[in-house]
Amino acid sequence: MGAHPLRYRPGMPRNRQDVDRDAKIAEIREAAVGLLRAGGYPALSHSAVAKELGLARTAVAWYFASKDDLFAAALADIYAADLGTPPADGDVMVRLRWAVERLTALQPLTHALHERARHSPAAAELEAALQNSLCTRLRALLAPHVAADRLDRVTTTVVVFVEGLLVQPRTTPDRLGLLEFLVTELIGTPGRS
Amino acid sequence: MGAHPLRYRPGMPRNRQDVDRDAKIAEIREAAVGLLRAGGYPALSHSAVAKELGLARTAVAWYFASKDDLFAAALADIYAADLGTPPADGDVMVRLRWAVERLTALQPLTHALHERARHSPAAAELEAALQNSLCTRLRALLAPHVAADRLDRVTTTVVVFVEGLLVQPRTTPDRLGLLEFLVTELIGTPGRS
DNA sequence: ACCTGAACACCGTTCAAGT
DNA sequence: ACCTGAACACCGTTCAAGT
Repeated sequence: MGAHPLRYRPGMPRNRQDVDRDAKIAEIREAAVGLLRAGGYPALSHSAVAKELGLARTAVAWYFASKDDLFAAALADIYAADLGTPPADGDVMVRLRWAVERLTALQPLTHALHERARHSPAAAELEAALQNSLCTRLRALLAPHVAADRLDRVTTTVVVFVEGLLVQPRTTPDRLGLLEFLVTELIGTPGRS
Repeated sequence: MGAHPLRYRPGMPRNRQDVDRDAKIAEIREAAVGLLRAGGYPALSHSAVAKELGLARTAVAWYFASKDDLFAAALADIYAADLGTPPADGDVMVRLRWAVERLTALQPLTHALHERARHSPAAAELEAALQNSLCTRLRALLAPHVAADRLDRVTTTVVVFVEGLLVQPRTTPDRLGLLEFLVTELIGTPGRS
């Protein structure tokens, strides 16, 4: 699409224009977040956002050209809000449980993200960022309890397992029980090669 | 919708009518299978099937009322064809690898199945059947190598892990390496409580 | 740069009408 | 029972036209 010049109308100060644009984008993202939280990916559409903001359908498309661009932007906001502030205290299992429960609540949206990532670059980018963030955080969490030469594989294994946990709906005790079983199996033997 | 009487036109023998109906349904399922294999869930539609068979859109809907009914029926056929005949020989890892590679090829469709299972009873039913079949088979495969009191948990853990493996696209060596790591971790210590 | 409104080619579902 | 054809209310995307 090419770069947008920072301003268009001569009389308008540069900063003000920027503020306006960012504020509008924020409005759109907020509306999209609301729709996603209420009805998941199917409930999100240019029309629905436009209706909420009193705009034409295509006005939203000016800022987010495709539905998946809009989806990725809104979902990034949701992840930031829901996963951004982990508990400061607590042991490994407490923190792990917190993350898994948060991710469970977002399961349908994460599901849609994986689905769309195969078609949309924006979705693929967010998918990679999420994966990366989860791995990094989990690695730091496990580092004190796992031998250095096993850390990478254990981390990836747990992340993959957690992703698998979210695929099918399960009861909370079920989920947490399975998680605890795996972690103690992998962590409980720090000496093994 | 109510039950369908077995025949309608008086002159038509009961068996013949059944055969016709089953043959038509088989045709529709085959066409749907082709569409799913070629373009995934988005490529499937009543229209597309009807076009291939020279019917009106709504004729297909007579047999499969909703898109998800059609989807579940066709995907069941695909699972039967692709996962129905596992290798007769080989050790645990060989058989596991075979299943994971087959499932990987079907990843996008299984993905769609999980997505739709939340809205469609037919999809939910197939999802449960698949999960059940995988668990049963894996349990039998692992039984000789795992202590009885750990068998259930180990089985579920591996199934969940495999489901997680399929969530994100990975290279084949990556996938198989992770799988081998987990299985040797869980299997290699049969004596532990 | 930003937004509108109309148009295009779909989609799934419903339903009256035929045989 | 089975199938057609028309209708309904959408969808995402494109594009000429306005300011």
